[in-house]
This record gives sequence, C-alpha cells and structure tokens, in this order.
Amino acid sequence: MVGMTDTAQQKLRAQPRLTRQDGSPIRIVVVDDEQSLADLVAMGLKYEGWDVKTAANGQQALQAVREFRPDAVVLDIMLPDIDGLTVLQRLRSAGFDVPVLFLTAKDSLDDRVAGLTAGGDDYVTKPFGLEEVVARLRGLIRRTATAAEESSVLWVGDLMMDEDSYEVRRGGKQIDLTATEFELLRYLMRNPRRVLSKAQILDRVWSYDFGGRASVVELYISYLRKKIDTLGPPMIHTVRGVGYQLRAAE
Amino acid sequence: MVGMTDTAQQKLRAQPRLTRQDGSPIRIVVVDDEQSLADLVAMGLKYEGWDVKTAANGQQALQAVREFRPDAVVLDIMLPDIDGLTVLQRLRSAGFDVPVLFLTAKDSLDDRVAGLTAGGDDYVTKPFGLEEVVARLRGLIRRTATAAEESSVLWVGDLMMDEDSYEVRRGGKQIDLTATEFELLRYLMRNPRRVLSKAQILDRVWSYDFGGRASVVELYISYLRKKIDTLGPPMIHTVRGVGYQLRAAE
DNA sequence: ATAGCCTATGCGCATCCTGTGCGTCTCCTT
DNA sequence: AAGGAGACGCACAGGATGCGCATAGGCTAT
Repeated sequence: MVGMTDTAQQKLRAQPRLTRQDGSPIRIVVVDDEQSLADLVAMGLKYEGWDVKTAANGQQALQAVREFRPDAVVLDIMLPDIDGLTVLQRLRSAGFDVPVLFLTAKDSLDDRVAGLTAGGDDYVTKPFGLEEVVARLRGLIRRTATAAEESSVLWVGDLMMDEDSYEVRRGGKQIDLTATEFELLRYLMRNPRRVLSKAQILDRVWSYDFGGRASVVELYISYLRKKIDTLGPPMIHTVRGVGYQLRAAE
Repeated sequence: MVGMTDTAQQKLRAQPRLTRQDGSPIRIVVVDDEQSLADLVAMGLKYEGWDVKTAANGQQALQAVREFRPDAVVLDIMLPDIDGLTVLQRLRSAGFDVPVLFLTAKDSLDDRVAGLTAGGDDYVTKPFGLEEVVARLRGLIRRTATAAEESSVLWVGDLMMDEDSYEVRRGGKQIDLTATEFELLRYLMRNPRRVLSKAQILDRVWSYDFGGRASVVELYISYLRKKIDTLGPPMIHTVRGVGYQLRAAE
C-alpha cells in the first residue's frame, strides 16, 4: 500500500485515511472473552489499515495497553476476571488517558455505562455492525490529540455528511435519515466510486448476527435513492450482478 | 518459462505482475477435498506465475499455512474433517492474518458465510470461473501489506479498466459492460498482444462446469467489438483458426 | 400510536445462451 | 490453376433465467 500511486488511491478513496500524527497506523486493543467476536472486530479494524492486538480478559487487557500503547481500546463490559468498568478505572489511575469504546449487551445497559460519554468514552450495544464500531472509534480518536486531525465531515460531490451531528445535506437541502439509512450511506460515502457487493454491505453495515437475506440491502438502497437521488442527478448506481456504487454526478 | 527472455515476457505482459514486496512470487495455499478441482485452481494460479501448494483437508491446510506462509488461502467450506470456517478461526487464533477466499456451493450459501467480507476475507460460489478467482485473490492481496504496490487500473492503449469501480473507458468515453463482457475484457486486457484461443478463454472466463460450445466466445467478442471497436481504430483482432488478440491501435 | 426495520411476493426486463443461416477463407481434389 | 466442399467466423433472432425493484404488510420498540 505504501508506494501505491496517488491517482489510483485518490480515485477510490476520496476520504483521507485516519492515522497517528506521525503518519503511522492507528493502534487498537480489542478485549473480549469470546474469541470469535474479538477476531471479527480485530479483522474488521485491520481492514481499515489499523494495527490491532487482542486480549481475552482484564489482566491481559491491562498488560496489552501498557505494552502496546494503543490510540483506543475496544472493551467488553462482561469479562471473566475483572469487570470492564473496573479495567477502565485501573487504566485511568495508572495514568492512561486512552479512550475506551465499550461493548455491552443491550439488556444489561447499566446506568453507569450511560455516564461514560461524559468522560470522553463511548459504548456500542451488542449485536453491532462493524461500520458503527469503526465510526465510533474514529470519533473517539479524532477527539483526542493522538491522531492527525481529521474533520467529521464527509463530502461526495454536493452530498455532505457530518458524522458528529448526524447531519446530511445535498446542495444545502437537509435530508432526514433513519439510523440504518445513515449507516448505509456512511459506508457508501467512505467508499465512493467503488462498487460494493450486497454481501460486503451486509457484513459491514448490519450486525454480525443478522441472519437475513441480502435483499434488505436492495430495500435500503431504494430508500436512500428516494431521499437523495430525487434532489438532483442520480448518485447511487446499480452495477447489475455486482453491487452498488455511489459517485458524484458528472 | 525459466530461460524466456525478458523482452518476450514484456511484450506479452504489459501489466506489471503482482509480486511480494521483495519481488518474489505470490504464494497461495489451495484447499479442496476434490482433487480435480484443487488441481484446476492450482494450475490456474501457477499460470499467473504464483507458487501454489494444495491441501485436501483442514489438518493439511493448517500445516501448509504454517510451513508455507502463503499470501492468501483458497479454502473450500465443505471439508472432510474440519469445517472451513473452523479452519479460518484456528488460523486467526494462531495469529495468521492471511486473507482467505472461500469456495462455497451457491445453494448452501448459509448464514455462517456472512461476516466474511467484513474482515477482509471474501468468497466465490461454485461453480466459478478461474478469472474471477484470480481477480478476487488479487483484490485480497492488494489490500494487504504483503504485496508490492499495484493499482486497480489496467491500461491497453487508450483503453482503461478500473477493477474496483468497474469503470471502462476508451479515450475518456465511458463504456457500459455486462458482467460477462467485463470478465472477458479483463482477461483480454491482462494478456494484451497475446493470441488467446477460444478454448483458453472458455476455460478462464466461464465456469468450469459450463457445458456449452465455444461459440459463446465469438458472441461475446462481437458484443465487445460493438462497444469498443466502434469508438476508434479496432483493438480486437481475429487470428483465424487460432483465436483473438487485443492490442493498442498503432 | 407511530416510526422504523424487516419479510414476502410478484413483476419487468437485462442478460445470457442457443440455434440458424450466411458469407468467406482454406485446403483438397482434379 | 480452377473448382468445390468443408470449416470457420459472424450476424441476428428468440427464449429462458434470474436479478433488481416496487409494494404491501407484520412485528417491535419507543
């Protein structure tokens, strides 16, 4: 990837890649006792070009942070040994300011977790979609000094998305999106001009435990079209037998 | 191949060959319990100039990866001993980040396959065409750090193909292709100036279980001509009794 | 009660392939 | 050298398939 010609990169990746201040890759520690889930998240983050270490319990987590000095931590609340919130506490008292993204089951959504965002941390409820985890992590990292600055605003042609305020506009006109529509559009806007298969979209935007068919993607694409493509020349294009593509109208 | 002069190589292969960072050939492990299919794929990949090892079950697969350190793995889901997805999991737990291309029957495309592309892995449904397998593998490898840089854009004369955005242009003018037309043109563009027989094309572009006649190739060549050769001097040439050739107009 | 997420169903049409027929090149025969 | 038969390549038309889309409706969480 290092020496890849700018032109080829640029064309597909209009958005700059998030890196540390010195340009080296973002580092993340993923903590979950369920091996397969930790691996899933880890692979998803590596796909972003980030460096990832995994840990299976609180002890390993603390050690991993000490050694690896990550830019953020993905931390399951339920751990076999030390409670996730206690891990956070110990990290803080040891002087680590690294932001933490918690993973928590929806029903056990503790009141204590709700107060996390005040401290600069954040949480995501299981089951989650990978895009959401990545987006939350980018948000956390962006708000700290560890990363090269990056705006929270995405642009594709005259289409704008502010990931922080959840605002979407096309040519100044505001667009109301549901949560799922927003996630889908974000994925498309992060990969402009690139043809994304329904399987890819399903895997990235929908939760890992979603058993349904790929036809939901068609449905939500049609929703987006009604809200976006009606405001100007079409931007969402079907590549029959392959997938969908978002690009600026010529 | 060994003693072949560089010039002869160059003439036939205008596109840079995908290699590892040190210039040595890409290494692949192919896992399928059906011997003939594993051999078919292996031969196809060797033809790309890659190093290939085959394995017939999960145990052998794990061992082969340990010893051979491939840049990617082609892995059948249905294996006699260990399930393909379990093989993936074991590889990940053992710390192998090697990307995996799964082979799966279309009807048994079960939910477990979901989540694969999120981690950077991918899959192809049986029956498949060799070109598709090779293209997917190149995509997987290109996205990892193990390979020397390669762009997703092919050029032959004023004809351009972007494999990521599925964009095809001749002299700036956009060309719409169907999936099969695209596959065929990709094969031609990867082998410019080289005369490809109908049998070769059939073997590479169409599925291995395709029973039809070679006349489909003629048909699709005629489609491509209508879309490409009408935009300038002809680039697709018939070598009667031998095959077809794509080359830049002088 | 409402908004949002998803499933189910049916339809239209792009795409893929087969079949047929015709023109032309090749090569064999005389 | 001329003629002819067969092979080869190409054009065109028609039919089957399945992909993508629209619509309706049920379920759930707020």
